[in-house]
Amino acid sequence: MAQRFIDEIKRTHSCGELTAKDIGKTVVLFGWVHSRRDHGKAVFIDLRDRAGVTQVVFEPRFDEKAHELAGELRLEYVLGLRGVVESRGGNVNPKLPTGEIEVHVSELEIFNRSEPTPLLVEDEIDTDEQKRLAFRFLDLRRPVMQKALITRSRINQITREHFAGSGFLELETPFLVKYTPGGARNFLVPSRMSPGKFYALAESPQLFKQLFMVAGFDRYFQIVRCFRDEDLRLDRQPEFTQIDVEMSFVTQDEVFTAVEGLIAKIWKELLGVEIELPLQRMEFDESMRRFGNDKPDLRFGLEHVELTEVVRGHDGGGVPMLKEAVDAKGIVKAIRVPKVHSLSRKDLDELEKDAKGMGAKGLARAKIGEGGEWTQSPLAKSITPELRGAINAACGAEPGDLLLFQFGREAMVHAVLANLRLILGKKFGMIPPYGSGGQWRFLWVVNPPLFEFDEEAGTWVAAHHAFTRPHDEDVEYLETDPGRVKCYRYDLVLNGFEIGGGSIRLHKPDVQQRVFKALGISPEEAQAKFGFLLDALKFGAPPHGGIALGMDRVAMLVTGAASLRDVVAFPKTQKGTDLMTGAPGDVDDRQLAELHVKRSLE
RNA sequence: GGGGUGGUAGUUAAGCUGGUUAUAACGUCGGCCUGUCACGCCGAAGGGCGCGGGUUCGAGUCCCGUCCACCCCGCCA
Repeated sequence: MAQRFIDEIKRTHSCGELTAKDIGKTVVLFGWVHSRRDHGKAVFIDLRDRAGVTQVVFEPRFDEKAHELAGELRLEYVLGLRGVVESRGGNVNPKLPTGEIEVHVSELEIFNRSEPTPLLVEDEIDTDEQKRLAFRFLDLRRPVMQKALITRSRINQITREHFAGSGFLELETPFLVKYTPGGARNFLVPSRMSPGKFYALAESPQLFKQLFMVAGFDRYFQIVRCFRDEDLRLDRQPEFTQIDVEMSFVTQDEVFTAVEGLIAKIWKELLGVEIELPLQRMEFDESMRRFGNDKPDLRFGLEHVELTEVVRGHDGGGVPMLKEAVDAKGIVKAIRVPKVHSLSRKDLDELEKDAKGMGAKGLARAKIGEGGEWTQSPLAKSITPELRGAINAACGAEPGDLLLFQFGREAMVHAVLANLRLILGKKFGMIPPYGSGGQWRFLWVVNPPLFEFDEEAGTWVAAHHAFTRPHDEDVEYLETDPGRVKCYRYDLVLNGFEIGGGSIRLHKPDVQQRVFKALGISPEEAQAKFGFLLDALKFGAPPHGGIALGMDRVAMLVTGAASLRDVVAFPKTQKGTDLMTGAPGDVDDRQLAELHVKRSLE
């Protein structure tokens, strides 16, 4: 049997589009009850769909049956209705785009009723995230979430327009791949047809997109899901989406240009913001020196001050801890907190606790006195006036300022001070709020070292993937001084988030062999692990390079979302579970037997 | 693996230094209401405080353990 609405009466408008120009029209709206105001003889309902909210009114004089039924309406009931668009006269609601009009309802159908919802479908409700995730289908009804996902959809569309419009092919790569070592932990998928063997879920299409270049496709892009079995953060989900790009016969600058064009379009269309191109660039070394990491948030200062040479020049300046640090090839750095930002003893104790949580031994500090002397400092007694003066000068310290020090292993000092800088920036309110203008600080971080020294293993390891092209002028140091070799690797950073990264690839087999050698990887081992790519390089691989953008992170920043979870329709919790479906879940023994897998849990 | 924050009616929260029947708002239920848009008014139901131990005459309130969520370090580009 045909139902009156849907089958016979079709929707004419969304709930977000009716304005004064539609007055007099008979319209059909479908949507959810967003709120109700029942005055007995007049019932006002705000009807919501993804386009917006429209006030509809039920009165006996419009239709008695509809008015009677309207008394039963509750939040989140799903309705179909027909009525006439009328002016609100003197009762305009300026908060709504549709606030000039209302619909006087002559016919109503309740498609479905709703139990009281476990969370309110409203933007400003600060609901426990546990509940939001468990009832994600309701959470996703909230207008902010709908806007976020609509924005995300637009980013995908703009990406396709941008790349397809400049000669890129959208090609797909497999998710079920062979495990290759290095990088992130992979999710593993047991093979039914190959007993005892496993696929890995691709952590990125990296090797495949390079093979596309070898195959001659020249310019490739893909909006692709990637999988990494690593711990989650607010900007990390185990499955996430990359805008993956690879190009042949290009320089680093040409890769940048392709990406910058996309970034500019996204910001222009979705935020109305003109991004000035080309984007700022910074050497990796400079980023480490000034900010202690390779993804600096440039929206505020509190930069690190490098003091290692100063301290060494004074041979520790009478402070045993400083002397030990520089003698052991450690570094010394400080952050100057200007006088205007006061930190209580309690604040400092908390900061010290944070620092210790990140591997610091403590948090030495010094308050600068009127004559440049140090107070409230464990270093004050032993330090020589000469070193103290030199440090003050290096930091540009004024009376009333506070210096916070770290010294010791370089990696530790950087990690601690980089995080301390962020903590202080937030604490002092130095980070501009979303939407305040001038807050989009993009940055290319370029030319990092090809290798980093693994102190535990006592060997050089690839800082990135092992197919990154070293700078030509550094190739001669591959064997003699690996730490000095820089490479064509680049990260795109926005406001402290890494939103993209890539490299120009090594396409020459001989240099590749030398890189493997420097990494202590034998030819046999290399062949076993990356054989198919090495083979490919032998058969006329073009020079190529590319980048991958973290699409979810871009969406998060564009929408001003507080977490990646707010731009992912169905995200995982920090433990990687799905509170709505219960994934990961149990499977029965027969399924496992078929896969030749046994549980080792009790 | 480690550090931190939180878990109280359907929802969001309050509950100070442990003390009679655990508060409020929204929602829900019943009644009234023709201009509301945080509608209003009258009335009602609804939880025993994540879970398990313990201390105590007495525990949301203190202690221990545990689970879950979130933030961070490690890990991850």
